[in-house]
Amino acid sequence: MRTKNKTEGQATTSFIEQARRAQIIACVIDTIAELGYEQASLAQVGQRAKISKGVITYHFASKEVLMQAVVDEVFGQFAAFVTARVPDDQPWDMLRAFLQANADFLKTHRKQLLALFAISRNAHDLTLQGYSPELDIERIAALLTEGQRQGTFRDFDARIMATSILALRDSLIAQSAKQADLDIDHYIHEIISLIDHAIRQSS
Amino acid sequence: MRTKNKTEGQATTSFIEQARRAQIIACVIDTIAELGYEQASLAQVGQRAKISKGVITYHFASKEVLMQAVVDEVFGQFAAFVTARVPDDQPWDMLRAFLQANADFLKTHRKQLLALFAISRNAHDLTLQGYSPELDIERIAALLTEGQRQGTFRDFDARIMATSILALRDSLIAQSAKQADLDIDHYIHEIISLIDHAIRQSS
Amino acid sequence: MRTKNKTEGQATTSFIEQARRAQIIACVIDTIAELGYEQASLAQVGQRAKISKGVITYHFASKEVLMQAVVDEVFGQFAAFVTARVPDDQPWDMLRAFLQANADFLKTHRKQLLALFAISRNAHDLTLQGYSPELDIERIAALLTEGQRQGTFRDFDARIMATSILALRDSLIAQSAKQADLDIDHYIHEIISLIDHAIRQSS
Amino acid sequence: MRTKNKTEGQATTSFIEQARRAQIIACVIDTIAELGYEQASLAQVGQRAKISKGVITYHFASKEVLMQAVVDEVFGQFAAFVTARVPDDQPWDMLRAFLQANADFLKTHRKQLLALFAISRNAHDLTLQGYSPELDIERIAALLTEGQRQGTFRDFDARIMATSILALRDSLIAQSAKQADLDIDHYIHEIISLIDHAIRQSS
DNA sequence: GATGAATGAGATTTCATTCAT
DNA sequence: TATGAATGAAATCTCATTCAT
Repeated sequence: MRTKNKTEGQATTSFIEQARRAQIIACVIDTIAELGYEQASLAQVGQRAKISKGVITYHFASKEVLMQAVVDEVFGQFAAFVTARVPDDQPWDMLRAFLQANADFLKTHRKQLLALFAISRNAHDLTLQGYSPELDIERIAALLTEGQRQGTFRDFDARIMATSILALRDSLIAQSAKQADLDIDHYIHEIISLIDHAIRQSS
Repeated sequence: MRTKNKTEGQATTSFIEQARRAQIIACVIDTIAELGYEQASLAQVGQRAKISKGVITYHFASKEVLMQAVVDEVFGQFAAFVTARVPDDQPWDMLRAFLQANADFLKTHRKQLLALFAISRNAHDLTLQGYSPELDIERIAALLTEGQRQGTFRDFDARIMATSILALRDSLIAQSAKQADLDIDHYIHEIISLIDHAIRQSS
Repeated sequence: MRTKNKTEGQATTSFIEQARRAQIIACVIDTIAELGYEQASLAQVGQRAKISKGVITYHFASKEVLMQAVVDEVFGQFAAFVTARVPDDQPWDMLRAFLQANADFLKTHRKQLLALFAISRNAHDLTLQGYSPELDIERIAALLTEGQRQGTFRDFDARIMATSILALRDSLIAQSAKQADLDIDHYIHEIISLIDHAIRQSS
Repeated sequence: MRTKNKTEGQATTSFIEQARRAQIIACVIDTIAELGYEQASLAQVGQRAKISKGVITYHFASKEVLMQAVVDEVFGQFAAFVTARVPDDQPWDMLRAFLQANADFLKTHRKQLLALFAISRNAHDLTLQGYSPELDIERIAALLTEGQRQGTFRDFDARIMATSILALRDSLIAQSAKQADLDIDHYIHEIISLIDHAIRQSS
């Protein structure tokens, strides 16, 4: 089986292999977006991909490995996109850029984010290497602490505030899941304003 | 079968019946808290209650009915507790009391709230009579609008703010799920402060 | 348990006992007529009788025994009714009277006959003491043979003809099951005419 | 899953697939013939086929689909056989040929017919596409009416007579079920004679 | 006599996974 | 590489039956 040999250091991943993996991952995303995590069985995924269930098991050692691959793929894109949009700037500008980048990614990658969140919610035991909300929290908290040091932000518990900011970001994604035609720009504008008022040092 | 006769309006539910139902509901809560919603099969619940699977089916016509009963039970307690703690007062005082009441309930009913949220997340098709996040959103939004009318709160989209406030409340519960020894009082104090700054009219 | 003691020769079957048994048997008949044999579970029967399942098991040692009791009851009435209507007369007159009596009983005991046939079709292993199509076949065959001896009936295989006559009787009952407003008198008239032509010696 | 892809119009059903389906259908027929419809569980069928229950579900989406497949298979053969034996001739010749063809098929396909009748009796909710006793009744009734028009047959209710003829055919099958060594040729000869006398215009 | 409660076997179905080709 | 085929565990639900009160 391919996925087992890979660990033996065979560097050359064939083109077909990569294409199949990408196709399967895309179908997992579609299936979760349409049916939800619980209904996303390998049979359903295979049906959408018009391939047999066996192919999936061939390319991914187990369902857990497959879900991990989806998380890696989506979170990789997500993180790269957001990182590219956050300049090395003043804390508040970086934070605002971070939030706006999240919203912009959501506009073009709604299905992917829904899948990412669905998997991370349901697959408790999944190690979910790479995708760790914890990391985000620490980065945001560092920004907040820096802003406090500069006197731009008021006094608060930076970790809780970071967690809260991410919770608000998540709630935007959750709302988008429920309501396909949500006005994302308006929503993120309100959230940025909310956070702005919540953290800035009142003069 | 008990659950079928009940619809005939037999008001007297026997003591044993009530005890068993309560026991089973408690075991569902424990099981979800320990294993998550997906792993909470009737077999697992029965094992925890040290009863056979059949007993559960005897007292609850189906798994859906059982989950609804758990929701009814927990949400009933939750709503009653919170309602009792929210005085008919100024918008901000009511909002603060609402948030504090949520935190206080969480302190004594952590498992119950985890189960409530897990069920409402996963059981899409469940009608979930009674428990509707939408209702909460509308009540909070009404409070916010009233505060804006009085000039106490600044200008913002009341529905988005309400959704955000509940998202922050939910994030406290989610954090509590991850970290059993979370300092809830500190957390809710920070969230209340966050919201206070986010909505009040700056003089 | 009552039903076990009965074999010990306790002649006095209490009034309550008899009433309960009759009530339960009536409910079995109703349930089979409404839902069919397969759906006629003890729970369904109990629900119709507004008694608990336990009562049924109390009065009838097993489901098989219960079904036997229904068969005994219905077939007893059926046989008594038909026997009373068949005079000791010429073969053809007796045969015609037999068929008409069957139709007359069907008119007033449709549900009972449906239940009787449903049980005898489905309960293969049931011994069905008392109710034996075989007996009917022999009686009819004897009539036919007598008619042949007298020269009234033509030459045919009396057993097959008897079986066929009963099959036609049964098909009337089956039609009545499918079509509640069947014109039974017209139907039996046609069948009697059919049989008349089929068996009589053409002059 | 095979049975789901089939709807996509994949005309090529693999050899193994066909063989398995045929094997399973044959085992259903055997099981019903031996144990009756009610006892014919998937477990019993699988046991006879020496395959696991899962294999059945793999090839047939549900038990209902499986039973429909059995009906299609058996009724298809049955209808084709009978149709081929009924020439376009005078009503009485056609009717006689129809009855004889039924008997001939029964001689070589006893188990199959028992299964067909058992399924159609018990599976009420099954749509049972294709196999409709009603259709047979209408065809026979049309023959009878034509014979009446020609003056070959006497005056009678054609629908009731058609129903009766089919009831006699069914009673032959039922007798064959009870008595494995039944002399089918003798039986059908008697039934044909019976019907002949019952319907022909006496000169 | 009566009943609520409990049980456990068995039915259908879904699904991740394995395997031979 | 790919796939159809098979498997078996587990899940929900039904039901006849047993039992303590």
